[in-house]
Amino acid sequence: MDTSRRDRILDELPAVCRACEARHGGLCGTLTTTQLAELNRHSSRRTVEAGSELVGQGDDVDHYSNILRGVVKLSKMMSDGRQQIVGLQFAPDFLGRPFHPESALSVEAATDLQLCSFPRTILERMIVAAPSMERGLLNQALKELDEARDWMLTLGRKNANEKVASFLFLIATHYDAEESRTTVFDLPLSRAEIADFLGLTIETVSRQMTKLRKEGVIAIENNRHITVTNMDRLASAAGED
Amino acid sequence: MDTSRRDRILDELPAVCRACEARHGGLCGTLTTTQLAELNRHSSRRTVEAGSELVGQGDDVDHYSNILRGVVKLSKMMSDGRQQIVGLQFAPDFLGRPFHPESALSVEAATDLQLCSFPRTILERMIVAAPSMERGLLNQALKELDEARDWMLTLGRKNANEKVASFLFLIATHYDAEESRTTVFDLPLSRAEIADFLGLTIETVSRQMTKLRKEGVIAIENNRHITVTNMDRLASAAGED
DNA sequence: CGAAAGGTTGACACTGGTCAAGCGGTGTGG
DNA sequence: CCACACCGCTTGACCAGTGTCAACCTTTCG
Repeated sequence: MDTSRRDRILDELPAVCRACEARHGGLCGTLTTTQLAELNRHSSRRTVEAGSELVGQGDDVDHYSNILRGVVKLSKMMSDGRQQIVGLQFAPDFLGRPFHPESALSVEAATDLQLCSFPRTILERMIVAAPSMERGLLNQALKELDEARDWMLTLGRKNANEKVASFLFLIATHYDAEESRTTVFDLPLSRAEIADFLGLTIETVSRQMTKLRKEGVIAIENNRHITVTNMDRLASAAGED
Repeated sequence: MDTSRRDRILDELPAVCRACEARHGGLCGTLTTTQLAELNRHSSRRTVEAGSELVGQGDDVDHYSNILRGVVKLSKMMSDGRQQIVGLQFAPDFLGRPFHPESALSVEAATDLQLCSFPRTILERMIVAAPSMERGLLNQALKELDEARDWMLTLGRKNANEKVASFLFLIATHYDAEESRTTVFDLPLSRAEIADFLGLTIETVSRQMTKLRKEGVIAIENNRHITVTNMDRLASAAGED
C-alpha cells in the first residue's frame, strides 16, 4: 500500500476507507474522520484463504481486524476432539476482543476473507483515548450475545429438522434481509461445519437437507448452492415464531 | 487498591454502599465515590420472591438492578412452549441492558432475591456522562458472552451425563471457587429448571443425578442439598479439559 | 484417468424422550 | 391430630430420533 499518499490525506477520510464496505458498520461506524485516519495509518488489508486458522484456542492475540468480505467461524473444541461452532461473523463485523490477550476460541476463515487489520496495541490505545469506540464494542458484544442466546435455544430445544432449517434461515436472512419469497445463496460452511454448528452429525444434516429438498422448501445444486423456494415454509420449519 | 486510598474513599461512601457486597464487583466496582453517591441517591433496595418474573419476553424495561443476593435465570421460550434457560446470574452481577428498552428474554427470580434497583433514565444519563461505566458494562457483556459460548459447547456436544455433571460443576465452582475436594451447596434450580438449562427432560436429569449419586460422586439430601464428595471426578464427568 | 475429498443413503444400535406409576414431604381441612 | 391432596421428584417400560458404521455416489484436482 502507498504510505506517502496516505500520510497526505491524514485529516480527511482516507481513500481506502471511503470505498470501504465496513465504513458505516462495525467499529469504524463509530469513529470520527480524524479517528478513522489515525486508525487507517496503522491498518493493513490482507486476504486469507478459506480454512486457515487466524487464532487458535489459547493463542496470544496480536492483531484485531474488520471483516471486509467473507465469513469467519468461532469454535470451541473439547480435549477428545468434539467441536462446537459458537459463532459466525460476517462483514462488516469486528474481529477480536480488546484487553484480552488470550483467545478462548479458535478463529477460522470459513470462506476466503478480506480483512482490514490493526495491531493490538494501536487499537487499545485508541480505545482509551476515544470512549465512543467503547460504545461500538459494547454494541458488537451485545449483538453477539443475542445471537449466542438465540442459538442456545436452537441447540437445546429444537430437533434435527428444525435445526437445519434454522441454519438455512439464518444464512438466507443474512444474505437477503428482505425475506423475499425466494432467496439464492452459497452456503459458507461444509456439511461437517454445519454439523458442528448445530450439534449434529454430518449424516443427520445431509438427511434433513434432503428432506427439505424433497418437500420443495429448498433446491440444492453442487452441494453448496441453495435456492430457498419458499421462505415462509422455511421459517416455520425452523420453528420461528 | 492500596489500603490508605481505600480508607479515604470509605469515608465518603454512602453508608448503604459501604456494607454492600456488590460494592467492588459488577457495575459499582467501576464507579468513583462521587458517581456511587449520585447513583445511590436514586437507587432503592428491594426483595423479590423466588419464582416471580422480573421482566417478560418482549416487555418494556424501566429499571436496572444489581443482584445483591440470590440467583436470576434468563430464559427464552418458543411459541409452542418449549423453553431454554440461556443464562444464570449471581450476585454481584448487573441486571439489564442499557439503551435497549425492550427485553428479548424473560428474567425470573430463581431463588429469593435482594436487588438494588435504579430507574432506566438515571443510569443511562450517568453512562453518557461517565465513560468508565461503559467499560464496566462491556466487561459484563463479554463475561456473559463467554459463559453463553461455553454453554453452547455443553448443549451441542455433551451427552446427558456430561450435561448434568457440567451443571453441578458450574454451581459448585460458583459457590466455592477454591475447588476444594468436597463442596456443599443448595441447588438454586428445580429439576424442571435444570432440564430447561441443559436441553433435557426432568426424567433424564433425575436419572443422571441418581447415577452420579450411585457412583459416589455426589450425595443428595432433600432434593436440593448437594454434597460433591469428589470434585475431580465431577470435573472429569463434566468433560472439563 | 485415477485418487481423494465431500456428500448421500441405508441398516442398525443406542441414547434420551414419552407415558405412566409410585414415593415422600408439606400444607390444609375436618 | 389424622386423612387427604398436592407437588416435586424418582423409577420403570417402551419407543422415536439421532448416532454409528459402511457402502456408494459426485465433484474436484493432480
